[in-house]
This record gives sequence, C-alpha cells and structure tokens, in this order.
Amino acid sequence: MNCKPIRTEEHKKDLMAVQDSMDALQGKWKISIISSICYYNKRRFSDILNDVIGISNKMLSKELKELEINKLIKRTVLDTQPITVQYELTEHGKSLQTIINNLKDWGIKHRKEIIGNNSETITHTEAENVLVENM
Amino acid sequence: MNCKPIRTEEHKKDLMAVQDSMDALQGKWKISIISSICYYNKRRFSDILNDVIGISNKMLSKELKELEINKLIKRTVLDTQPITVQYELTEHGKSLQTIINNLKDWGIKHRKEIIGNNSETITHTEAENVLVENM
DNA sequence: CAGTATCCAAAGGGATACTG
DNA sequence: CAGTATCCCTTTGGATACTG
Repeated sequence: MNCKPIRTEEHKKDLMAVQDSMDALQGKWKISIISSICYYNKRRFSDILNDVIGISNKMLSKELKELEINKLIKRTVLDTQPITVQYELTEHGKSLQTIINNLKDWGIKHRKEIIGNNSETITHTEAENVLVENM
Repeated sequence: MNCKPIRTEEHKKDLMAVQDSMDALQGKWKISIISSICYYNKRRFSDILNDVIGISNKMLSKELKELEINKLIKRTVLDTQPITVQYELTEHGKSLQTIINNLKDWGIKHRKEIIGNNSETITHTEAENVLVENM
C-alpha cells in the first residue's frame, strides 16, 4: 500500500509502478489468454480463440498485440500453407506466474470475505474469462 | 498463471479468483484513493479529492462506493455541521498491502524490461494517478 | 461538505464481412 | 489461418450545475 507520505517523488513512482502492473494485466481477456498460452506452452491464434470462451477475433488480436508490446509473449509466424502464428510466453511473461498467484490467493481470500455476509455484492463480472466447457 | 490443464473446474476457479482481485483494484483511480486513505489513516471526501490529482467528484464518489462494496474501506458519517464523511481502510483493505507491494515490485521489474530497448512502448497511462505536486 | 443529476464526447467492444 | 475493416450500440468519464 506504500503508506509513505504522499506528495513525494518516491510515492508517486510507487503508484506508477503498481499502475504499470495493472495496465499490463488489464483487459477483459488478458489473464485467460496468458493462461491458455502458458498451459500449452505454444499456442496458435485460432486455438486461443477456442480456449477463451466468448472472445472475438478482434479482441483477441488487440489484446495479443498489447501483450506482445509489453514483451510478455512472443509471436512467431510459421511458413506453413496457409501461415500459422504461434504465441508463447517470454521469460518476462513467465515471471508473471508469481504475481498472478498472488492475485489468485488474495482473490480467494477476498471472495470469502465478501461472501461472508452477502454473496451478491461481489463485483466479479460473471461469465467472463471462462474457458471452454466442452472438449 | 496456473499452468494446470485448462478446461477444468479448478482452473476456472483460479482464473476467477485472479479476476476478482483485478476487479477490486481496477478503476483509473482506485490505487491512488486507497493510498491516500492509507497514509492519512482517516480521510475525508474533499481531502481525497485534493490528494488525487485530476479525479472528479463523480469518479471519486463512484470508486469509493465500489471500494466500500468490496469491504476494503469503511465509510463513517460524522454529524458535524455541515456533515463530513470519513473513510478508512478495513482490516480486509489493509490486507491489500502485500498484493499492492507485489504489484509494485513486478511493475518496477516490468518497467526496466520495457525501457531496456524502447522506452516508448510502455503502456502506462501517463499523468494518471499522480498526487498533488504543490503542498 | 458530500455527494447526485444531466449533458455529451470519446472509447470500448460485439457482429459480420473481407483479405493475403 | 490470422488477422483487418466497418458498422453501430453500449459504456465510460469529464464538465457543470444542483441539493440536503
């Protein structure tokens, strides 16, 4: 939480650093996309499109581009016919594992806290980022 | 990252937990608001409005409400004349410290990674979440 | 003081069609 | 296959004015 005096340069840098992390992970589908690529190690566009339920090709394209700009994933064009494109995590992308696990653990704690009294107040946007039901 | 087989119930729960954390922290100003309240321990509406540069009363009102719904902050109306309202972190809100520090650390790492080759590609939305310059 | 209400421009994002 | 382009509706959020 950085309970340092606000209005200092150091504090502002801390806030920006947190925001940088949030920006890198923000986006309706980013975690699911990363998760899909991570599990399969290498994954093609159309495969991710199938993994992440509800995502459109437009959004997949957009968020993959953002992940690539942030150097979290690597994009490789294979010269098959027709071409296929392979996505994989970079080393930097793999370093997300820790932070995502932290987010997961706090999320579980948070859910318990919220459900404690009132299960309706949780703001998780339902039905999002759900992976395919059917094989 | 949860590199378990996707398409399992457990994996879906993990994704949702991460998303719950993201939802709780998402919002253009949330981290700065939390940070302001955290530093001052107790903080009033108009004070936070001054701490967080650029935020409008509409957005502050909205994000405070979301934080309260998520039980991260506690709202207390003091019967002064005119009334004042005090915000403070709940215990649950204080438990954010760890996760925010993790986000900060990864954010610093991330920034170094990105700036390494090209300082222009970082997606941090500049000028946001910046606290007051002048005392 | 601590918000709410309204107006409005800009961004987000789904559906669909199209291209190399 | 791996995207782009377009249409168009929905959401977001700033500016401003107003209320108990």
